Amino acid sequence: MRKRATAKEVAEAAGVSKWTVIRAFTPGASITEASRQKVLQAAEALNYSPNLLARSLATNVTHQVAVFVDDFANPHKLPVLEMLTERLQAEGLLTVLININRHFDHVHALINADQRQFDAVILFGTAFREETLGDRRLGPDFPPMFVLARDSQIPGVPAIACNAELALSQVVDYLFDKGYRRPGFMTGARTLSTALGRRHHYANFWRRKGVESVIELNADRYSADAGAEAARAYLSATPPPSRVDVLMCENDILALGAMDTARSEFGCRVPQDLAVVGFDNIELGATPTYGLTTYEQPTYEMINTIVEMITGARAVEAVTLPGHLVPRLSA
Amino acid sequence: MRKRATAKEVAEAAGVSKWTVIRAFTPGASITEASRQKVLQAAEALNYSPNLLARSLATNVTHQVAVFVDDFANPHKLPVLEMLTERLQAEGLLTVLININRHFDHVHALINADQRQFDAVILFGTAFREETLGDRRLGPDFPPMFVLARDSQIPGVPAIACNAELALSQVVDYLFDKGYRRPGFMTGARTLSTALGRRHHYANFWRRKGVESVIELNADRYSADAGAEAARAYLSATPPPSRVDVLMCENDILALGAMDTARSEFGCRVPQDLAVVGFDNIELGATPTYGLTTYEQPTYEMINTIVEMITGARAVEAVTLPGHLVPRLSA
DNA sequence: TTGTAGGCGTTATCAA
DNA sequence: TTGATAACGCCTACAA
Repeated sequence: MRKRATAKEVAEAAGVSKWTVIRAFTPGASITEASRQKVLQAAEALNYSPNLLARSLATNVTHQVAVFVDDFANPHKLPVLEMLTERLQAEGLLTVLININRHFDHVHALINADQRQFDAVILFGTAFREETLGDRRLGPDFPPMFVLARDSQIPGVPAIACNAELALSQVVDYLFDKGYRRPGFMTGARTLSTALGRRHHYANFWRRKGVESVIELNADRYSADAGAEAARAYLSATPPPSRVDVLMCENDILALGAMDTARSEFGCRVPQDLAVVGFDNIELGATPTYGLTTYEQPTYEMINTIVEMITGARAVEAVTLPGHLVPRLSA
Repeated sequence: MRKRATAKEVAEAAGVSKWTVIRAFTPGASITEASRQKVLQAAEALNYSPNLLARSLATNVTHQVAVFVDDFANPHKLPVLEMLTERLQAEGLLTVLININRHFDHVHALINADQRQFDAVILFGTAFREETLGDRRLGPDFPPMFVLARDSQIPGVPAIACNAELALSQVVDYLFDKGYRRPGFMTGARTLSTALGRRHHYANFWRRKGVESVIELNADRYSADAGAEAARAYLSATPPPSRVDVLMCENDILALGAMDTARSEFGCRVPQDLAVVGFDNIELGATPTYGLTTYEQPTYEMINTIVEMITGARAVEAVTLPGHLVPRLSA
């Protein structure tokens, strides 16, 4: 197994010192065009390119960003990952996708991110409580962290997210104008602060409209299955006259599951018997089958904001951005 | 900004040499329990952990695997990515997710993977023609490459995929037994060899059943939208009596789009007027709304096979694995 | 078991 | 502009 050519080898082949080779590969270094060409030719012949590992060790910059994800059931993650990787790559940054699960938890992943000297860590839709760290400290040498599409409970770790208060006020205004008066809300994971936040704002704005009670349904995770199950439990326990007239779900995938069950198992017409609202605007919600009314987060703006913070083009601070309502037929 | 503690600093604090520190962090190194404890205490106090970058430079092993993806429209990618990252992480390998697009092509990504010394490169659902490399060589020092869930056109790069011939024979047997006789096939991207392969086998097995003609529809990419559009074009150009009675789509997301359009825009009952079959078995296909008959690839086995090859637990060679038919109501 | 040299391939800095 | 010395933090190999 032949090894990669090194700057030293190229130097010998080109008859210069290895530092001249380095300069030929350093944009804006002072080197004559003659030496530069000599080096580039030798490099080409030896198939040389700089070893980024060694460079990172010397510069303390890896150009790698870790992205933590702990929920792969929501199809919405995929287009966001696409945008995120593309935007990062445009800045010369690669994405290390880290699957947070019970075998590989946040602490484990954070230590790893530290040891590998990632330039930044993005908690995408994930968050952990500070206590989880135990007595382990995240030193000042630690990669900067950001929370994407969630609020942050960790002091010093800014969240870049959709403005939930604005979002839910828009949703409730819309629903109220449409004439709905008996609202329900389905959460995915009961403990998540984002869930609590959305539910809280939802209930709050209904209250301002004079509607005091919001029925709460709980799915235990974020998937169509879980949404279906939660809807089934509610609908089979509640006779039609006392049912909610509009069900907002914490995200689209729950909403699709709920809508499926309501229609096929309980014969509900949507939106006449039960209106449904989601959150995220996933592709399948737009199909004529579902026609899901939903709320779209400003995904690109959020990603762009984080990337600018990572590259230093922008001050690091928590930011919430406005999204927009996507009205369709389901509500 | 304080820097990370180094082995040398820990050594001074513990009153040993830095090599002893290294040994304390090397499983199976010869070191007395006493020194070991001394070192670990000092390390704890200084919040030390080995710098993986430096280790990689010295050992030529990064424990990072690049995964190339060029199609984020198919929701099926997500559960596969979940499994893949989990399985890799279980082996101590991190996943670098690389978005192949027109701003960042295969060659670019491969050079990068080489420079960063990734332990392996997985082409997930992506492939490129060897000519794309131009005169650039992939030296023997280059990270081993694997093609996942696709066939490989590159000599020396093994494909680990579902057995397409078996899959389509099972599908056609099933459809024939159900009484269908006028088959259609919808491809996503016309140029892809996988598409050609599936279509080829599909047509082939129908021929063996005595059905000579398979109508071909073409979507220009893999998304519900594209599937809907292709279906729309076909259905509006073809009066009911001359339409196919069963439409197999190259993957589920196309199938869902096609089914939506057939039902809502052309009033087709599925499967009575038009039966639909997909490929992948994505979560939403299982909902009562779609009830999509589909074919499930042996995802876990494929992933496991690749990971074993990467870790050296298994000989490197092309492998095709059997999947299984998932019959539902749509066909 | 422990300490010592030398090397991994780059970058930073200074001298020529 | 170019060459040289030192450093990045670790590992391998060898000697004590």
